[in-house]
Amino acid sequence: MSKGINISNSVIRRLPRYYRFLGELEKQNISKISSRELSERMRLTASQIRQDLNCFGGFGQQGYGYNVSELRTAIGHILGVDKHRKTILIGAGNLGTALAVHINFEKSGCKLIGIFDSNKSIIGSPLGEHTILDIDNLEAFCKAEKPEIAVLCIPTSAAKAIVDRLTKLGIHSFWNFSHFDICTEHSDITVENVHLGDSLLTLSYGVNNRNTSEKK
Amino acid sequence: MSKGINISNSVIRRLPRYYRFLGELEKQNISKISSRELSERMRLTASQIRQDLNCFGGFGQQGYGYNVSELRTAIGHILGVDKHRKTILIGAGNLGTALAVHINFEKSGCKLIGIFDSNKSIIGSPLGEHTILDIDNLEAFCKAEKPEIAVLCIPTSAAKAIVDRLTKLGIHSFWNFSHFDICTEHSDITVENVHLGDSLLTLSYGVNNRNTSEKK
DNA sequence: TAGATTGTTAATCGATTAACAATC
DNA sequence: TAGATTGTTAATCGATTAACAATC
Repeated sequence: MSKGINISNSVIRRLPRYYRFLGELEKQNISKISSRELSERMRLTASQIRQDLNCFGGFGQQGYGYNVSELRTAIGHILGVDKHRKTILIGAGNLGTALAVHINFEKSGCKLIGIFDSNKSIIGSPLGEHTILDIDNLEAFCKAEKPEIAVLCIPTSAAKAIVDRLTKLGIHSFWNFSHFDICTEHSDITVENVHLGDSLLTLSYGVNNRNTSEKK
Repeated sequence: MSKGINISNSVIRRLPRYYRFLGELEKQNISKISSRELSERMRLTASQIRQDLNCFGGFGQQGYGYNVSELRTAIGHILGVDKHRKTILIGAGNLGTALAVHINFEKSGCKLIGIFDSNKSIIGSPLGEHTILDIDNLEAFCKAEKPEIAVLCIPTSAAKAIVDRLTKLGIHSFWNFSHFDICTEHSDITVENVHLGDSLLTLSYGVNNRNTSEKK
């Protein structure tokens, strides 16, 4: 897929944003775009766009630009949106519930196959198309279904133990909403941390030092 | 507060993580730490820690290290945790509800003073310590209360109009959970985007290219 | 063909790491 | 004092930007 061996993290983190903008363009029936036009819409340089895309191959055509839907499909493929990785959600509290309902896992290459909680009073309740399962059945479920990805919506205090259990069950990929820093405890693991607390503090810094801090 | 004029974004984004780790150390009654010890726990280099901290001043003592609670307090102050910036939440759907309940705004220098929605069937309902307010009353409320920060938990389609309304009401800081890219439309604005969809896609890339992609 | 725009190489810029003198 | 560890300068590394030849 990729031309070179090592794609930098900076490039990877821009890919979903390209994918999103190309989706918007497609909706607006714009079929062709140049790196310069796209750079103006996305507020980055045309050079960077061309460099980024060329990590993965030549998607453009000299003198013309890029075909929007072709490029979007290609980036989607690089991101793995056409996969169906079995995914489980641990923790059906407020945040877990919001993600279960709000996130389109299928569009991101994931298939949500189970939701677990330890709270007896909600086990068995429906959540979206699912029924909340007992965390005590985690081992049996995973041995049968072999999920690859876990979404962690659990308190920091519970995180370490759950991650240990999940890694033993062959899960090596985590979308982590707890404050626990998985990467400091485990290696050979793919982690995407969403530290909402850190994010709000970053905003707070920006507000108090008002220098238009923005994260693309 | 800061020594130089321009603190890089890379440094700023690490501050909340330092703050978090120092909080953990404090809980464990560790009163003193060296940059080397901290670097091992946080999986970064001691050089980087010293460089980062020295953007804001000399918090350490040669031959000794850093006083944990002093340093934590100092970073907290830099981040503005002791402020009480008036904050409103727009959108009380699943995600908005989760944030209202789950996030400790006070600990991040923000004070949640109002929650708004356009859905008549939930307006008036309680949410945490608040009552969901009618978005039609946004102007009157803001003129009276003068909030500074808005948390956006609204659909992408509604985002542009809401941001326009809010900027007119003097709100220039946004914690944005919608897919709308505020920074491409407005300037003179402080934005922290939490694009959950982008985050999941980044994880998907990591899973499909399994190279221990991690975000510190 | 002429004009436009890519793919790619080279130059610049910034961030991280290493080294070490200052000093507790 | 000797040992430890910071604060800070210098060296390295990587990412971004600029430039331009290739080519549609």
